[in-house]
Amino acid sequence: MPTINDVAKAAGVSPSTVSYVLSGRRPISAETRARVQAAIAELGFHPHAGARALASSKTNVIALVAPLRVDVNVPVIMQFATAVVTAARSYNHDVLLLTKDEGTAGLERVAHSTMVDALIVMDLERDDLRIPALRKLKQPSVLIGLPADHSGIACVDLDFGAAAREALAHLAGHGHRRIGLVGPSPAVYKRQTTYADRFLTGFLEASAEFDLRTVTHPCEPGAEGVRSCMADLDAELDGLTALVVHNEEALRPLLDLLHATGRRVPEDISIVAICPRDVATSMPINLTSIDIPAHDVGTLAVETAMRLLDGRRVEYTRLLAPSLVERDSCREI
Amino acid sequence: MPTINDVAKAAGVSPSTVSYVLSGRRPISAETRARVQAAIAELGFHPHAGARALASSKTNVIALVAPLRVDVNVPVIMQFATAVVTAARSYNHDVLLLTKDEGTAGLERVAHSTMVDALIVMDLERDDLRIPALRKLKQPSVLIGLPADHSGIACVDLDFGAAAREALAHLAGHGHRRIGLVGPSPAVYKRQTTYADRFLTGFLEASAEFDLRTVTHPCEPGAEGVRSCMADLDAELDGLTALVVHNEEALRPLLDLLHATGRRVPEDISIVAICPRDVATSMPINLTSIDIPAHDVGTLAVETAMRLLDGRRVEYTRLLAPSLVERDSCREI
DNA sequence: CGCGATCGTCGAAGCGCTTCGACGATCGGC
DNA sequence: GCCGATCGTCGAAGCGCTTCGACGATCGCG
Repeated sequence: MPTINDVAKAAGVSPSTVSYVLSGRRPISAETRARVQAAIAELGFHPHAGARALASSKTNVIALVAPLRVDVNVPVIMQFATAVVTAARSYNHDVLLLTKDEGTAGLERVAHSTMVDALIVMDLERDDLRIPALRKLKQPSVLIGLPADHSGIACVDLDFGAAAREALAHLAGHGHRRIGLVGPSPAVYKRQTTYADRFLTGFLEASAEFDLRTVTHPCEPGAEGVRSCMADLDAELDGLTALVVHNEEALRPLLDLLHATGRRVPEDISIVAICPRDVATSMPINLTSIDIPAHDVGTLAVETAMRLLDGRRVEYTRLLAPSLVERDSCREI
Repeated sequence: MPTINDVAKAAGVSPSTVSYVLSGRRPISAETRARVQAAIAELGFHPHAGARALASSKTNVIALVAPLRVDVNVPVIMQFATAVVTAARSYNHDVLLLTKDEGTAGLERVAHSTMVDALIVMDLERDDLRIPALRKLKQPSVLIGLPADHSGIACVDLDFGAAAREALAHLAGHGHRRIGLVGPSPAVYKRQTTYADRFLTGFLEASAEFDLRTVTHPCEPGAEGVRSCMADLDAELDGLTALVVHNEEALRPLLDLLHATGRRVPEDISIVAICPRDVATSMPINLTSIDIPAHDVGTLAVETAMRLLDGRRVEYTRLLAPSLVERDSCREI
């Protein structure tokens, strides 16, 4: 592996000049620059990342902390990760992947040992222990989610409250007045994952605003969970004409159940789902849905991190507006 | 951030002694070690990763190149990634996540700039352009998959040939003689992803060995793809009593189709699926399946990389034996 | 009891890069 | 035609760590 000294010799300049050609931090004459670049190309020189990090205190790496349990929400997480990696590359950064399992220790490890310039953390809980830890780090962090006390930390997410409102607005606009919410699994509520609460709150507020009769229930995974959730909803409010489903895993068994019990979608019951587009369109019936804009959120998270890194101003709380796409699962009544 | 010098002063020793305490590469007396460790703890010292990498030419980071397109096979990829990150951590390594999209350039970038000690590459194609590039790197690599010319590169994967044989052996053992293969989508074959071929070859060989009448067909995604695949299979061989399904996405619509056309599973038609366990058990009927042992493969890939890194011998081709789990989708005829 | 081996520690060199201050050369303004 | 800026380049220091050779002290063995 050639070093910057080799390049310097080959080009007949000093190492610092090579460095300035690379970084552009000082003016270099066109001829010198050309000679240096030729030498770089010829020798196949690549700066040593560690040496660079040591000298400049920049790693050009950001950490992504993802919930790598293998159960729920896998496609959404994957979309976030893809967006983050792609966006990071576009800013000439790489991504170090950490699991949520490592908890606080993992964050501190990579931050204290100066492996990363910034951290992006997903799947926050309401009173996430990692927040105080993040505050103490010298590296900036960006959260995907909106925990309770996020003062001073940048947060990016879908506006789940507005999403709930929009779902109900759509259904109310189609004449529905009795609506059930099939919520995330109780495990999600128990973890206090923040989006569940925000959605629920938005749902209840919008119910009042639009003067709707609504009923809400978490929904365990699997066919049995869906069955009992529907039974609960029906028991607590009869004459349901629409469902809002905020639970990807439940969608499929829910549709099966409705089909099996002779409730046609949308003739007998309308559905608005909150899920990624491709999930909505891979069901037996194309679902009217509010997209979880994982790509936009991930990209925005990286952009925010980059702004933070070069000291530019950022909005500390960015909630992306939801957008509902009409498909075939809602009808006018 | 305290440095190793600060620790050395606090403990009243030289920096090199601190380093030896940390690395254990030279004997240090118990008292000295204790004093150094106390100083480390008190100051909250964490070695600077860049400095370490520079001095030792080891980064303790491995690259994971994953296909981060958002379409197929997402859960399996996630399982691989999870296994790799977890296993890497257990060897005190971190994981840098690269997308397949970056291709050869991405590999070379991280390798030449000494960001990683080794690379793990998934989703290999038959004549993958990345193979020659990997050969030129000074860092070792481990492939998850089995491309055509993999001489001198470590490969780890499920033995898909054996998996096909096992699926057919199971069905033949239950008296089935007319069997169809619902294969991966044509896109997978076109990309020449290696597992598709290996499975198909194993399938055909085992057909002959067990003297079966079999017919095979790729299967486009979606309900329509499944319909036309089944139509083709039925047309080419009537009296099918069993299906082998090597296509996760197709499973669900396939079961729907069979149900809709009045073919009961397993009464009228038996099924063996090749898919992750949780997919097999989240269908309306629990499927007899051969697991894709993503966790084992990922872990083994990391272990192999670690052996390579410290110069130990490795088996260059490790194909994991498939294991079939009987559930409710096959019956004796 | 003497001598080589081992133990425990230190000092210094160096890993490959960035960056700061310095310095000659060129430039524009008066 | 002189002076202060600006341009383009260099040299050296230093980032924080590992590792090699050296060296006194201790040990085991004959």
